[in-house]
Amino acid sequence: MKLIETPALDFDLAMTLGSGQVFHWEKLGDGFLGAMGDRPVYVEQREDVLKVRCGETPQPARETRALPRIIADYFALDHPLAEICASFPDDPVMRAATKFCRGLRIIRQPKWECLATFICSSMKQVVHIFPKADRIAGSSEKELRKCALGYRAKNLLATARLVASGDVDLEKLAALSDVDLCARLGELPGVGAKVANCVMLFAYERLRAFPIDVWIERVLREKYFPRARRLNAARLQACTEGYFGDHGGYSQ
DNA sequence: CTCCAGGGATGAT
DNA sequence: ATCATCCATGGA
Repeated sequence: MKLIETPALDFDLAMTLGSGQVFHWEKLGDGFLGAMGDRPVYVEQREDVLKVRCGETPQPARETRALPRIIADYFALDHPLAEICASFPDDPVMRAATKFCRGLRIIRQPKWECLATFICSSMKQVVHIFPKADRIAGSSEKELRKCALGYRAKNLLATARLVASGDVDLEKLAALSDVDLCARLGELPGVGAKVANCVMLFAYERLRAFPIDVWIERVLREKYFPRARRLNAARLQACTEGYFGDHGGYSQ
């Protein structure tokens, strides 16, 4: 168990982990218990420093980066937060939100983990370290339903099999444009516009991606399009992407 | 007990 | 194209 300290400027760990972009971190003592990839981690923040205890990965030596680098990468400490916030549209809602969310970063999640958890995203808080796609793929719908996945079991299983078989290569999709990536993700069972945008934002670093869930939709309609009737989901998506721009995901 | 939760797929207008 | 319904499960 390695203990390290690493600087983390302009970062709020609790805000970041509590923002709904990632599900498996649990509050423990003064910090959080979770995992970065398949590496178990406990992390707590002391002002501008992260104190991190890392366990080993099950299959050692595949990871060649140094620990501080892994941490900085996972929490996206290199994102130029001040610049990003300065690029937001200047309106009352965004000013309030930006102030409230200071230090919130869009982290870099492993692709399969992010995809799988957002397919299951109406099931909160059950997952710790998510099984690999091939473990899910080798399962059965019946076994998955025992995990209280409900009807989502079918979608998770079908998507896991596409990923585990190599029919879909999540890593290679990173080379695609935003539009193409969204389309390809949308072909996966259980992945519609909302989940596709979450995965784009949280696992493919597409900071324009703007996931619209029911709550965000309510906020948008109330604060930005108060009297707009005839504004369907696709239309709303287009409007927001235009308005919030290159860092739409951070705005969201 | 009733309601509904951070959606998506499907079949009906 | 756009809309309504169903889908399991669990917590408030």
